Amino acid sequence: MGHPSARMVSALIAAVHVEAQRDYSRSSCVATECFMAFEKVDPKVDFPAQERAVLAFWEKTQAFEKLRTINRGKPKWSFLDGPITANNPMGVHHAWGRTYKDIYQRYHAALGRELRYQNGFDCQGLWVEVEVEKEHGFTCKKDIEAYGIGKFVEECKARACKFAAMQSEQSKRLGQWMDWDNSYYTMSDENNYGIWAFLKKCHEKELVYKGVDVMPWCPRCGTGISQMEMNEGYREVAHTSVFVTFPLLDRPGHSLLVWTTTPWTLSSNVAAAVKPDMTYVKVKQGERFYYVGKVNFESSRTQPVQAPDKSNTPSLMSIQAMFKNNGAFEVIEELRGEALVGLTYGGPFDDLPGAKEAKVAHRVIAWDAVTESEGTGIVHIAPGCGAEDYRLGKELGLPRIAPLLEDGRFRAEFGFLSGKRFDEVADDIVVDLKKRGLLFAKEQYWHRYPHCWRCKDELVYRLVDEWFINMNWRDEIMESAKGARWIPEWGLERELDWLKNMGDWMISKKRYWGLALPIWECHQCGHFEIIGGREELKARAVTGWEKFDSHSPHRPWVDAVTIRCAHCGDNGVSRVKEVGNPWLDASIVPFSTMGYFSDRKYWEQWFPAEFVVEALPGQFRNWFYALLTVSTMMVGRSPFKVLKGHGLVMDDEGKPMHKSSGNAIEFNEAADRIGVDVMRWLYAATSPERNVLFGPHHCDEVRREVILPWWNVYSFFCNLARVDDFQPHVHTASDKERSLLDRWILSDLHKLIGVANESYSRFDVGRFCAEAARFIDVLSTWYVRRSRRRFYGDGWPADKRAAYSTLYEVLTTFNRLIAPIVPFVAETVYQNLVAKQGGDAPASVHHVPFPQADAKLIDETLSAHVAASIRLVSLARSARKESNLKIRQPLAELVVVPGSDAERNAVGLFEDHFVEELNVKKVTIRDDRDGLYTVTVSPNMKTLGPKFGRYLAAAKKVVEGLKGRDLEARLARGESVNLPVEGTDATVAKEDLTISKSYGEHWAGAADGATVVLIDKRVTPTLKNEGIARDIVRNVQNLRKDAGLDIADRIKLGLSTESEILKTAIDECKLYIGNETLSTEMVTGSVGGAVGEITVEIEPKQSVTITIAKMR
RNA sequence: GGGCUCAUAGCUCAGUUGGCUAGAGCGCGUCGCUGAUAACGACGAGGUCCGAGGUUCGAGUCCUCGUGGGCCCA
Repeated sequence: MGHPSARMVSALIAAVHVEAQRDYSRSSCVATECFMAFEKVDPKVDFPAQERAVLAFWEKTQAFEKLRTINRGKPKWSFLDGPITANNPMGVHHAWGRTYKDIYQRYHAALGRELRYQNGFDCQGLWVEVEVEKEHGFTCKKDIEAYGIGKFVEECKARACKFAAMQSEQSKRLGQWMDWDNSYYTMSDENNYGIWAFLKKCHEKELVYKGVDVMPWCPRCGTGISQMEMNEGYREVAHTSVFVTFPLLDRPGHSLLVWTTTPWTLSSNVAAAVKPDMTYVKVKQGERFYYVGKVNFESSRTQPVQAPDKSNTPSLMSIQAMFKNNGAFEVIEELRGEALVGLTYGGPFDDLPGAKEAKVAHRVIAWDAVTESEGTGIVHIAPGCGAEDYRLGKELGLPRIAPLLEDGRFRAEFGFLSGKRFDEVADDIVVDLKKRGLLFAKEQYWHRYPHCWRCKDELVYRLVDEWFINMNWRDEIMESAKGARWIPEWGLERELDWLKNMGDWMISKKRYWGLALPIWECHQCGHFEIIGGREELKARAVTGWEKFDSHSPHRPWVDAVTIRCAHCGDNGVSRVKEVGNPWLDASIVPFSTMGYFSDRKYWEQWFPAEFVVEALPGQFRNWFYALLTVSTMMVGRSPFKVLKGHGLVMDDEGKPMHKSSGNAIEFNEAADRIGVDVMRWLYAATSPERNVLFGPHHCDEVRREVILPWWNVYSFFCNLARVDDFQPHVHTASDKERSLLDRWILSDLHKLIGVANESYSRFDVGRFCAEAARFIDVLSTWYVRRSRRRFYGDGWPADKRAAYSTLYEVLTTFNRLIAPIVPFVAETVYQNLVAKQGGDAPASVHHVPFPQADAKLIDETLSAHVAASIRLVSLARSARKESNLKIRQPLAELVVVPGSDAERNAVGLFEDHFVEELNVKKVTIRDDRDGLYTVTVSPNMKTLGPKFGRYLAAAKKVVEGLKGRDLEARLARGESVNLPVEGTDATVAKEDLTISKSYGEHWAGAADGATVVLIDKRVTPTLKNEGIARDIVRNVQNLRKDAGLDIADRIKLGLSTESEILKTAIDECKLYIGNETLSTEMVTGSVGGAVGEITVEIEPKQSVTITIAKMR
């Protein structure tokens, strides 16, 4: 951890004061008057601390509000925020989507568009209820009702507000610029009444109906459990499973053999299912005949799961073995399932009054889902007690028996079972079946069974009344979906697939905290109405309005209002008790929050939204679906033009983050530790379609590869500019004064500007991030490194002006390109580089228009030349490495055999750079390879062996005789070459031969493709002395640095040595050493008042003692 | 069972409309450089681009069929 950059923080605070005093009404400030020196930049920064300073700066200067003022009245860009669930603090995973939201909003603001900046909070629903219940230790609905629904609902509201406030603060910390005082809350009256209007519209088209569904139900909590909740609650338990006989009515003595793990559902049996194309057997035992699936009958059976104490798991008997236990048996017939279809049978509990309805229906039906791998191959069907049974029953029009009350006890019509809980009747049923001769076998069966994730009670499937929206108009919704652009494109396909297959939308939930469904149902005649808004309710209210009047439209207050039945005139019609599906809450938003119900003109300006972006998993059937559905009903079109989806945030190891597995990272913790710019870049740079891994390692990588190099270039520039008193408006350069490198980096910059605009406007910021990272790298390791010295001289010669103004231009422009992604570091850089320099500079980098590329500055040829020179230098470094001579040792000559025209030109254009980078005296181009190197060829026996067999020895001889660059070139092109070996015409290719170049004893070389570079290895005495001088310089520089001297400080240098070799070298290179080390005076021996001293061995046994003193 | 999606170096990932001698970073090894850089650079090792077919002058890329992971639906 670095130290806080106190200097930078105080600079920002100073900027806050300057900014606060600035009078915007008279902003024409003359450059020279306002000019201030650049702040010194500490290369070591505490980024989180710096970010907090930037936040304070924005707050003080009202930077966000100012941006809105700047863009007010300009063309609009409408963003629609998908509400975040206001139920917990944010985790880092929330930051991905929110980063995108902020990035694209900032970009469009920088293009001069007016935005709404409205954030949303999702407030209503079971998740909030659960948390409030936990706080109170409630375990079931009765607890809530005893506590008081009113108080409970108020607490839910309060919880949503509390976390909305916390999330707002966290989002600010993330850098999101939003109109935080104007966030929408799905629990608002406006939003709830909006849904009322939507539902009324559905009702006018006769799409709302009361239906039944079978759903997982927790008897203790008295509520249905959603699929997602159910997934969390599977546990491994043992149940009594039974094999039961269903006697066939028209074949006395014949029975179906049926199996179930939930004996209580036998009470509600309606049918028995077989698979028509499966093979069944008829088994004779004594005087009785049984039908059972052939494979089921023969196969051995195993427990799906083991008991926690494994030895306690009874093994399962095959069905065949069960017969064997009962005595002799015989398989007398094989038949296909379809032969059984249509037969009628006597149900197991036909005598119970509750099962009356089923009695007439018992028959064998066909069902493809029946399997050979489980049970008997004949499946007991109880449409009132199982999800699949229900669907099948619905399809075939079977009766549905619902035996259980809300608390899981049998209804009164179920005789000896009445009043008992479903999970305590297994033994009673076994006894009863046995008594009546219907029980064939029973066993303990271990399996995974759903439990309530809150109270751990076993769940049952229960038939419940719910409210639905008929989706027979799905084609219209599909048309709406097609009207939008989906990123990724397959999103549309996925959504259409969902729309095609979805069932009717169940919009009710038997809970407390949520949208009060505006359905008033008459208990006298069954007529129901949907109220479309508050005014309508007021007009229709018969009683209870006073009790409700001052409250939000929530339970329990709205429940007090009764209306008169329009059908039968009853005056006591009250609201149904259910609350609404929370996705309704989130999907009316394009209407409620954009003023559809209150200010239609405003709404028309902002609808549909240009852009929405949310996490992909789940939303196809949640928010995306609900949005499309509601909007299609309201106005017949999609509420967004572009939808972008992104993946999930995983931990460092690629595992999903869960609070329970302890790998979730809290947002605050991450922001404090790594800073949000790093986080934002990480998210922005990731391919949205795949999941991103978030962890220390990946964050470090971003900081090290992107943020730090950028910061280093910036601090390099600033600290020099400060010393030199660089003034951007004064020290300018004409195009002609710019060097090749200047023109190249500007060209590259403008290409990047093009990429930036393209990527941002296509919502593909990841592509820009990749290019931007490459640009930072090339700027830092090539442009700056190669241009360094141009900044060091005195005065303001043209080349220095060119270097300064070019780098200034690059820094300030690039800074604007990345500002939407890393708003904090960009602001810091901008404040120092631009805002402080006065002129008409906007107060914040986020007020500056986004750069646009200037095609005139783009020079592709130049780029190719630079690329070629980079390649040549890299190759030459490789050659230097071959030479075993360190780069500080100057060498006489670099020879280049260019592989392309670009390389040939590059040598001419950038000779100086080659000389400096490689520390050679000159660069020579050679086209003729003769005499530069020889090629030797040796055979690869491993591959030649199989090719030449017994001629191998001869082949080897031929190969060793081969030589020449011609062969090398042909093989390099991928050609195969015929070897003149008698008795065979096999050919050889590259992999068959080892080809090595040798460059002669004075030369070190390296080659790549057609390009060859060579370096003269001979060190003459003059070169040797220069090498020594350079070593000394380096040591002096280190000493200066260690002594804490400033770059520009002049010194007095003392060099003391006994070595003749060193003495000579120092003597010869005195001028060089003095210049490089800013020594105004050089003495032999030590200097007085030394601030640094060191003795170093420059060559083996040749030491020098260096002392330095600061001048003046 | 159906739909979508992914599979490239030990790890994390790029690879645009088919033109590739398949790249980067991390990690590893060696060397070098350093008055912008608590850094950096060069070099090296490391790949049957999941498999099998096909289209094509040419396939990591397009098509078909598999295998394995993820998500969703049933």
